[in-house]
Amino acid sequence: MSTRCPELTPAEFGVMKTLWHLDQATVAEVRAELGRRGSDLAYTTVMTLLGRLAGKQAVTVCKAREPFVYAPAFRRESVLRDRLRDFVRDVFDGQASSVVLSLVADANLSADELRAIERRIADAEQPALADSEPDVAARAKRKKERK
Amino acid sequence: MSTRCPELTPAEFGVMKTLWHLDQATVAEVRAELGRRGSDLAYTTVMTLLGRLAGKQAVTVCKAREPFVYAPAFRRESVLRDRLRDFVRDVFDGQASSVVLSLVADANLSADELRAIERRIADAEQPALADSEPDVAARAKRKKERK
DNA sequence: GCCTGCCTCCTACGCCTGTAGTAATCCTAC
DNA sequence: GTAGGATTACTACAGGCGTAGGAGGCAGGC
Repeated sequence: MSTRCPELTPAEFGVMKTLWHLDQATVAEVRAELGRRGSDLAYTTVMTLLGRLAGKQAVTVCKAREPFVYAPAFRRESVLRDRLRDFVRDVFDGQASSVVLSLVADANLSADELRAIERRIADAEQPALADSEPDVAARAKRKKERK
Repeated sequence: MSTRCPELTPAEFGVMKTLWHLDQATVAEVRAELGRRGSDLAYTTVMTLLGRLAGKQAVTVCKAREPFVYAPAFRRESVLRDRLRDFVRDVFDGQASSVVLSLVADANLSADELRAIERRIADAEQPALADSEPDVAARAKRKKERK
């Protein structure tokens, strides 16, 4: 079981995002992708950030031949999930429902997105009402095994 | 027309949270409340943080008589909303629906909370029943108004 | 063979942050 | 009226972070 991704500073996180996008990349490729995203940094700055990420084992480095190839050491989804958990704990005192309510009220979600959310909520409600509704089986079929 | 709350460091945000809880407070009161929350800081450290918050105008200081009384300059709800927006933009690339889906799947929300969320989604799907602006056109226009 | 250019390593530096000490001042109780 | 506790203002300092320069190595063109 891989340990949790270490804390990342904003600049480091930006580099991680490009690595997730590119899957793996050299310094120059990361730098180019960052530039495309509107963040122009010196070559050596990108090196420093990748070096720091490697130092905290957030990325792996393949030094088989130069230029080195960097790759993320953690899956994007799990890092995002951890950061979301921390955010909810630190800023919203763990009140996840407040976050959801605020997002639904504030963000512009498409009808499709809203329906997807409703389905997910229906799934989440299943365990609670497991033994009442007769059409439980039908809804349970939609349920993807999670966690 | 209050401007947006300035950026707050984690330690500053902790102080803001106690101020929202206490409504207004002296240094000693903030320090005691922080201690109750498991953060024991020297009196002067709390002073420094409150001074910095005052410097960036996140709190107001009443110097009418000593000890000074500090009060938040921004409503908790709006600060939390802004921070949530930033978080969704920076970490989730603006995909609010991903955040909601992740939260619903990951957090343990009570049945009551789930139902409250469903109601809110129903509101979002039926703009005419929205609580604040009954004007349908205004709701449709909110898309542009993002900054 | 040497120049040019990409690449890595090491070093740096100024700012921000968390944490706190010291000095000066003021109120109050003895 | 003086000692002592409370309170504020000023100063400090170490570590983290964003950003980057310079030295030196290797590889290919001329």
